[in-house]
Amino acid sequence: MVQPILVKRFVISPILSPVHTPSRDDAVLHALVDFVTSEGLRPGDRLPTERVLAEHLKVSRTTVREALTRWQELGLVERRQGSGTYLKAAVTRNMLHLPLTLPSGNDFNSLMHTLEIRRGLEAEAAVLSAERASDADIAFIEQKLVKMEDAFHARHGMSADEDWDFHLAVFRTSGNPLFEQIIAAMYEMFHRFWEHPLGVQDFGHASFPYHRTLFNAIAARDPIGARAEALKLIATVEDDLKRGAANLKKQNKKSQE
Amino acid sequence: MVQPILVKRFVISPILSPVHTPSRDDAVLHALVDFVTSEGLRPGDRLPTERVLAEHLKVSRTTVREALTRWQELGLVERRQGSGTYLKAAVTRNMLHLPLTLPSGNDFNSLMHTLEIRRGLEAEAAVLSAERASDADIAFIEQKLVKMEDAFHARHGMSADEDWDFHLAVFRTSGNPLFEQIIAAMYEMFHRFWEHPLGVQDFGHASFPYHRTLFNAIAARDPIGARAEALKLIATVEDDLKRGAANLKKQNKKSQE
DNA sequence: CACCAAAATTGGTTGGACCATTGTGCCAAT
DNA sequence: ATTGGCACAATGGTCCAACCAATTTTGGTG
Repeated sequence: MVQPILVKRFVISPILSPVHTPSRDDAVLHALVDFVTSEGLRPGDRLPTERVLAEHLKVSRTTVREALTRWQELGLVERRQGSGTYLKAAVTRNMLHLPLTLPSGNDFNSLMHTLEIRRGLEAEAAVLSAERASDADIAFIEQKLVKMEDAFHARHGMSADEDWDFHLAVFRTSGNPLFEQIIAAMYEMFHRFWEHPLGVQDFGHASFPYHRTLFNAIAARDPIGARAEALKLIATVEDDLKRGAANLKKQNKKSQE
Repeated sequence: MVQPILVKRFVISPILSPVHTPSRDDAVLHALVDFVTSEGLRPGDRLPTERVLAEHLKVSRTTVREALTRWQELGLVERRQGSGTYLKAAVTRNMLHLPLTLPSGNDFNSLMHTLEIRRGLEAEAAVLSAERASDADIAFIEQKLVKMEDAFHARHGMSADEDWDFHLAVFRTSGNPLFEQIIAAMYEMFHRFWEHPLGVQDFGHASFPYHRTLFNAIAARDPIGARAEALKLIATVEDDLKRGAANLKKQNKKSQE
């Protein structure tokens, strides 16, 4: 069986007590998970120093560092020389760590890849939201929608925060927390290398009307309609991306002349 | 967390070096990327030993190990004690990494959540595969399909390895590496707590025929049909899960009496 | 109290040593 | 000539002790 990219299994182990199992750094991470949860540490809090951890766990500092390096790579922890190691995200047992990798993050195809994932997931989330939305959910989504529309008219353009809040409300209504997590990662990937939409001034503008039509479908408990509107919304973003890519190609051509 | 959609006025071009901290292990990874590309190393190939790398790069072996640990955590590399360090995925400059941590549990709802994600993504992957499959892709998928069917008939039941290989072939044909990465995580999350499908003896059995119908749709370059078959396939897994949950509930009831 | 320099703290790096696992090749028995 | 097993080398994993570099704390001085 082909193993997933990365899966770590967190099991119960004594808190900050000597480790004995093979693969020491795994054991260190297990113990660290339990320590964090038992101490109730939250993002921003400081972890014990490497030397303290090494002493308590009866392993060398090298092993502790190797374990912390892995957590750092997963974005769970941040290290500041001279200061300490700080928790960067919530850590609990039974969490699945999945590092996503795009072979070449800044070309047109890779950006389109993130949209293909969003296309599949946002459509599905819209379906589930339409099926499961309570009256309170619908009221909440509408509130976010109105806020977004107000911001749009005030600024004559899409406002990223309010836009995201609206989508977030839809994802949460779906009742499946994975949608929010994964789509947020796609969103982040997309904008990491495209913070500046290649010459597309009114980026996202075309998606505006579909926010309300999506809401209407959800409010009407119409899964099929919700799916259709979600797809239309994503399609406008794909169009923006294609226009940006075209602009870029034109610029390159011009600069060559 | 989430970056704005709007145009940012002050954007640092990724081309200009963003003054990354002059940290050694980062430099080691950059050098390794160059080495891998210049040598044309491919997944499965062996990297130089840690000692050799340390000597050539003029850094300590500890630093090399820290860098390799990070690549290992990203799934780019696999280390085998006594054997060596092996490339596990394509490595290029401009790779984009994003760690994603997902909540997971062993309850019925959490398992169903993973299937909801798969429903959205597998359907989309099937569509893209049907749109983009080359003749070689189709031959490759069919080869995996036949292997799976042979294993099925030989063992009178689904074989997880061959089943996964088939789906993997479909995902890869989609041309989007994110499908494989995300769905693999869902697959793992699903089976982590459900290695023994709760009393469902013929788990996965019902999904068998839809593998070939899915293949037929892809081979016919029929995206709509491929989507439909992928959805049917996932639906059978959802049914199995529901049956398992029902069995479990029954057992609990019986044990209480 | 405000400010600054020295000292302590903490993560980052180094070199060397040894352990555990794996791969290789030699050699003897068949 | 083939095979089986065993010694040995190669390689990643762990440990230790020391030092470097950045940061924080401390304590004294104006």
